[in-house]
Amino acid sequence: MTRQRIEIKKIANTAARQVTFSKRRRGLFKKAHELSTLCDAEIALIVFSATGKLFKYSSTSMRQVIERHRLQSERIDGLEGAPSVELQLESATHSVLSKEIAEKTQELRQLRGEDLHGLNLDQLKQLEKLVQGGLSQITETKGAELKEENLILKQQVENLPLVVKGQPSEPFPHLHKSGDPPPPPQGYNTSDISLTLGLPFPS
Amino acid sequence: MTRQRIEIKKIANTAARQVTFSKRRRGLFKKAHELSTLCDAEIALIVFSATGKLFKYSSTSMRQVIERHRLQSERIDGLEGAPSVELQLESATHSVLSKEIAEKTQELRQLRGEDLHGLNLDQLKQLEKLVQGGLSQITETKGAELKEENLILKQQVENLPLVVKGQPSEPFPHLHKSGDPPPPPQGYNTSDISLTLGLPFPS
DNA sequence: AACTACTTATAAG
DNA sequence: TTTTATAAATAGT
Repeated sequence: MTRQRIEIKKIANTAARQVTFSKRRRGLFKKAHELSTLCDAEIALIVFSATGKLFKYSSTSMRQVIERHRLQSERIDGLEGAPSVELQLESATHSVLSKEIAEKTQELRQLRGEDLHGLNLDQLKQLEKLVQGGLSQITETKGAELKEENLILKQQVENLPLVVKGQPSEPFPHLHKSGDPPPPPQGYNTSDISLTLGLPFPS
Repeated sequence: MTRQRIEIKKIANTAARQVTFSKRRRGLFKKAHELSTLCDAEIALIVFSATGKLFKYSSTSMRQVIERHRLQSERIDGLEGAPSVELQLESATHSVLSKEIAEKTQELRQLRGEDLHGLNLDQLKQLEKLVQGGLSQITETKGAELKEENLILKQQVENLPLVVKGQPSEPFPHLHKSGDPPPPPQGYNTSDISLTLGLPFPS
């Protein structure tokens, strides 16, 4: 795809093939990660090189994606004259659980304001009311939290030794309870639990 | 990656996200197939859309690749006494599903404003923002729906046969909201078949 | 491994 | 869906 277009068939030269494998493998994994991030998709990608080396990526956990795939396939196949009782039971359980997941997923989407087209006016009104209620709760809780934090800060300020007037550069050195590595100075908005994912493809 | 570079993070707009998903999914699958062909690699790719739809590609058979992956991984884990394979699979499945249900349930509760105590201030802010976004969408959709309904009603009113002058007691018998059977036609002049004509959005 | 010249992929319309 | 203008991937050095 550059310098010269190449045909999509096995690359004859071994060295060239390995080089291409490395380059394209990276590209593929990057694309997989981007798709998962951009579109909120659950992705599993398994690649074995010609030499048998394993490379993999999964947006959540490999096990989870594979299980989910197995469930789907199972349902689609819908064949097998008469699966064992265990399997029947298992399938029954699965469909119950899967159905529940599907319902909750849909509900979540709607609470987030997506996928609203199936709803009629009454349902929309009801949903709106529900979300408004939730929002009130959240805002209220946040307010309480803020107030509390505020109180603590005030206490800290009041307990300040009368020291720092001449040294504005480090106003509150003692606010770090311990003497060791002070927490990195994060603004309140920088915390984000989702950031704990190790991004495999640092830009 | 064109017209304008985009950040790799969840696309906020639902429609845009779906369009991008379709395009990039195709691209990803094409790349996977090319890599497998060019470099003789064994590849499995599983993609679940945000709506739960499954897309997959495998260079050989999905089962084979997954099995091969399992063998590799197992070797790395190197554990498990030895419950039967079925039981392992089943409990694995169940725990995956149950875990997913638990997660979604918790998320739902929080979107509804319940169970907020585990959250810190930042998380609360984030949640608040999310719910506000959802609410906006819902309100907007509701507004559009109302407007549409309004339009239909107006059309109905405009299309009213010029009839009722002599019968002021029941000016619009056919405007009864759907739900109960409409009143039987009372005279040839009150015929209102035009009500059912050309409504763009049949309920 | 780094460098381009070119092909592809794709965001926006 | 189809069409661009532009970003990204990559074949051959």
